[in-house]
Amino acid sequence: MGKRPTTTLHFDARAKEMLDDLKRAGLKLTAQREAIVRQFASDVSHPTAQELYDRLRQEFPQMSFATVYNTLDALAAAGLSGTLRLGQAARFDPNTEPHHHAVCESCGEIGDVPAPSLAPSPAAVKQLGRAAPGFRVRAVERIYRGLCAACADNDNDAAPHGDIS
Amino acid sequence: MGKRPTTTLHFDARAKEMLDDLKRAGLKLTAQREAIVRQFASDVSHPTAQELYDRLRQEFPQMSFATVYNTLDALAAAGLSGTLRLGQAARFDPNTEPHHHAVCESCGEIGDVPAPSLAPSPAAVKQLGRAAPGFRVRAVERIYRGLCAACADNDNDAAPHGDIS
DNA sequence: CTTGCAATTTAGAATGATTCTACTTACGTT
DNA sequence: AACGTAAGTAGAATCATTCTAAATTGCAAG
Repeated sequence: MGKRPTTTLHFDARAKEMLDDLKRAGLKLTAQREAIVRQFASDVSHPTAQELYDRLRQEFPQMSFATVYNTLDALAAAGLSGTLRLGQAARFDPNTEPHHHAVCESCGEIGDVPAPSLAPSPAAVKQLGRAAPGFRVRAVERIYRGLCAACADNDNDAAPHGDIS
Repeated sequence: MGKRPTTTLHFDARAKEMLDDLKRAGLKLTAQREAIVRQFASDVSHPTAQELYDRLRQEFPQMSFATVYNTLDALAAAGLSGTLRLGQAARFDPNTEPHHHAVCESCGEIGDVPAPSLAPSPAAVKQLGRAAPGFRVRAVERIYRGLCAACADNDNDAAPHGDIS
């Protein structure tokens, strides 16, 4: 009943990195943090704290909600997690590569869209300069809103050649 | 003690438009809605529901919080208000022209950045196509993160020529 | 102009997200 | 092994939002 080869057999490398980085940042290595980081490190679904907690609770029934928040805060402070605000609940993102997000307006699915950089383009800086003179841009975040492939297909099925009434 | 010439003397034209649009959408014209719309229509500060409520309560102590939400929902449904998610609380935006937002990471100020359109650029579509094939983009929302002019100035004052230690 | 009803408002309860508190536990150093 | 302190725990507190049931009212019809 020790390590169980359930989901990620090979002990996710990214999780190890994160734990090392936390340690390097002067934080203590605890069983809870290890569990949270393992659960989070390769999660592509942009989970909420609640979602992570629910999954974790199955393995560690004694884990506190506050610990999940504290650990996610620590990860964010260490630059190991990003935060997404789309609804009331914050969503966490272990992807530290520069990227944007695509949100399906039908099913809510959130996808990562890799970007070479979040630095503002010259054109963007120009436009900003007109609207907010003196504003010093650090990064530009984008949200692509639309329909994911699956939902777009459903739409087509429902109305293959325009509206049928 | 009827109409008081306090803030907006001339009975904001945008407010009238909004009320007309609500009526046109089949909604009833109530005193509360008029009050809320007047308060909201030309508000450039991206207020939260709480902030609007607090201001409205001074004039209309009997107004319910739920009414503020209901009215903002109605405005949003009618396309007369946008919603911004930057923190836990939703922020409402009466500006219906296509625009992005610039957020100061120091003081939290939010500015509008007019844009010709929210339609995705060909380059963006291409990038998206690689990351999420089949995704049908409708609009691209941008958040410029950085320092507003005032906060950038303060930074300069604090460390005029690099760090002094 | 009155009547009636459905839409709206209201106060407060309920729900969900997040933070805080006071106390206990245990990591990592000596 | 002992200690100091960071971290964990349960649960209360707080903020944002939605819901509910009852009272009110805009406005369409007569």
